[in-house]
Amino acid sequence: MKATIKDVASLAKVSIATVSRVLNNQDNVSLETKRKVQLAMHKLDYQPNVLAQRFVRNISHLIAVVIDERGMTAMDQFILVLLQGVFKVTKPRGYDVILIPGTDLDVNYKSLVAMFNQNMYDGVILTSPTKNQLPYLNLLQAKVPVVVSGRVPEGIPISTIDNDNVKATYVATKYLLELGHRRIAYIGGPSYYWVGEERLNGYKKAISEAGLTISPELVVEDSFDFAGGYRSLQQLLACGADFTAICVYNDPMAIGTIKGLKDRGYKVPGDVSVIGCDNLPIGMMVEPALSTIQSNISQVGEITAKLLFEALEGGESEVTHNLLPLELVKRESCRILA
Amino acid sequence: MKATIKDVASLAKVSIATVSRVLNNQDNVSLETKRKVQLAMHKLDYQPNVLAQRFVRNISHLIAVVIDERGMTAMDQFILVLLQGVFKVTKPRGYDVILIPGTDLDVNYKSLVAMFNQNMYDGVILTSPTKNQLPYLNLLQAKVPVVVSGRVPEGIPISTIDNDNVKATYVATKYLLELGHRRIAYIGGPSYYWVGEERLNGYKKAISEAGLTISPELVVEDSFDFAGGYRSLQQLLACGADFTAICVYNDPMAIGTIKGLKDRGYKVPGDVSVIGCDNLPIGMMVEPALSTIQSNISQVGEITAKLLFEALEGGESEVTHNLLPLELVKRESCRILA
DNA sequence: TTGTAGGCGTTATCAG
DNA sequence: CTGATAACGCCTACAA
Repeated sequence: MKATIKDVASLAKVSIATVSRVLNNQDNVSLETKRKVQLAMHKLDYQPNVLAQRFVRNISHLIAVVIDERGMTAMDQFILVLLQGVFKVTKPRGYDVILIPGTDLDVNYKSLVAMFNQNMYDGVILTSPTKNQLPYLNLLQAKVPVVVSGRVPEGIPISTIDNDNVKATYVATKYLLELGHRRIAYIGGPSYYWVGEERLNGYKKAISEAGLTISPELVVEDSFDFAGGYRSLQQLLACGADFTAICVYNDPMAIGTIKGLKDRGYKVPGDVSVIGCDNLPIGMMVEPALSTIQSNISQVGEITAKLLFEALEGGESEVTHNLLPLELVKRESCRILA
Repeated sequence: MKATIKDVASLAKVSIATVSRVLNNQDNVSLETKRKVQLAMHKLDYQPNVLAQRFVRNISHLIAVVIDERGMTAMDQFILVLLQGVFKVTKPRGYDVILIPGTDLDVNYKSLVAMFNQNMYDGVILTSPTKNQLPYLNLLQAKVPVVVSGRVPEGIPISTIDNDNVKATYVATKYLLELGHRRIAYIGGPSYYWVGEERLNGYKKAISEAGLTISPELVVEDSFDFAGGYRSLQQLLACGADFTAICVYNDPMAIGTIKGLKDRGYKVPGDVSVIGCDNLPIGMMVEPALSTIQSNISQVGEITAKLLFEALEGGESEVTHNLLPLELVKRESCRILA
């Protein structure tokens, strides 16, 4: 049988209260007894039962991270990078991370609340920025500590952290404009998601500010993967669109776009320039186009977790909406190989 | 304050024992009292405190999944797909999954054992197939229920599940041979990992069986990502290697390889044929070569979890080493777009 | 600085 | 079929 606090106490000839004190290294224990206890713990190979600790403290020491189908899709798998950031914060604090696969937050928020009420986790990080208010309201009403990595509907008092998606495509498009391009197309991800909408807005903003009009036939959207990029390009060409450059939602799509262009005999860059926004801090681009905007997902994860702990520890914490700056990384065609 | 089993008992005018019985739907409760209790639970919005349940049952209801740097790398991120399979098994059983980021199992196995002794998890799935015996021995000695997704050193009595990696490259290479190729190169991932070694062996086996000799200058290895594939090709050419086809470790590498070939002016396929093994059940290939071997990682995850539960529930369970069959998927160059 | 004792919410073992 | 009641391992006033 595994040694308990009692065994340690009797071996060290002290009370269990004293053992508990050194276990949680409180300072009201004499050095001598402390040593005695530690010796006993060592001899018995004593390991505190965290299940008991969690029970008596009423703290699960578990952080839930909800990942939707976007996160589970290997194609746009920012979630792993996000988790790296989360771990950086949770691990030192003795918290573990449980993953909640939820294909649809709208459907599953009830079980999220139930899980919280059963003490299955202490706080939750959402990565499924649904535009529906109801899930958030229910979470709030149940007083579930929650932070969102992404965006949240207007008027919902929940802290969020996200990349500055508007700026991403804004900067990218502006870069193309500065190079002299005037007919710039945009290939976007699904505008069902915030990200998709925001990145589209960044493109529009840059175009408008340049005094140009936004041609509807130059703007298409599709799924945020390779195939989506390829299809989008076909769609652009099918409508007889005329452009010298394309701003693309993300890297996988950009790769598809470039492939499509080449299949049609275009030179890239040359006939057409392509710029993509990159979700990951690695060189995934097969055909780096002009340059790429890099977002720091890992940092998003880190800050998300930090905010959650503030809410956990500090009780009432301020609601903040953080936009992380983006890095504009210019890549040469062979930079990847350096 | 949250309602407890006591509140329910007093409202329903029964003992807490009875409430506990209906909670765990035992059959020794009269229908009438059962209804009374359920009504009370409903009225109080009672949710059992799982922390108390876990404590008294001495079961954490948590499965740990250890992911090493390979899993954390977005490039070869089979881990998400693996987890999908794991969830399929854990969720219905009321288990949650905690992620243990471990860059090096050799270093961290001690904390794994400690965590187990503290009841932080009930069983662990390893995805870091180190060739070092010690970590496994320590886990076994501590009687930690463990299943490995991958391979395990000779003589270690731990159940494993993996794809048939030898067969993967064997089939791929054989396919190239059947097409008439005689000078076939191999670009592999790091042979530090089992997978790397096994896939290399599959290639060798096919070449040997065809009565050909394995030319060392036709075999190179590098990191299992895009850049690794690109570098490998450079290395092949630098040595003046002469080949008409290449068998590549995985998709990201294959993409790099193809890019390298094209940069040098080769037609692919045409001058050189490339075949890659795919870790994921999605079309990630930018330039699908001849065909690709697809491995069912999600199924690996599912079976891994099932085996773990057998060990958990059934006590002593048989040690098995399962090799999952691979699908040979022939892809046309435009299949992705279909 | 230390010990005593009560309590956390459930489960499980007895009697009845 | 139901009810007391003793665990489970640890924490924390409160007392000494």
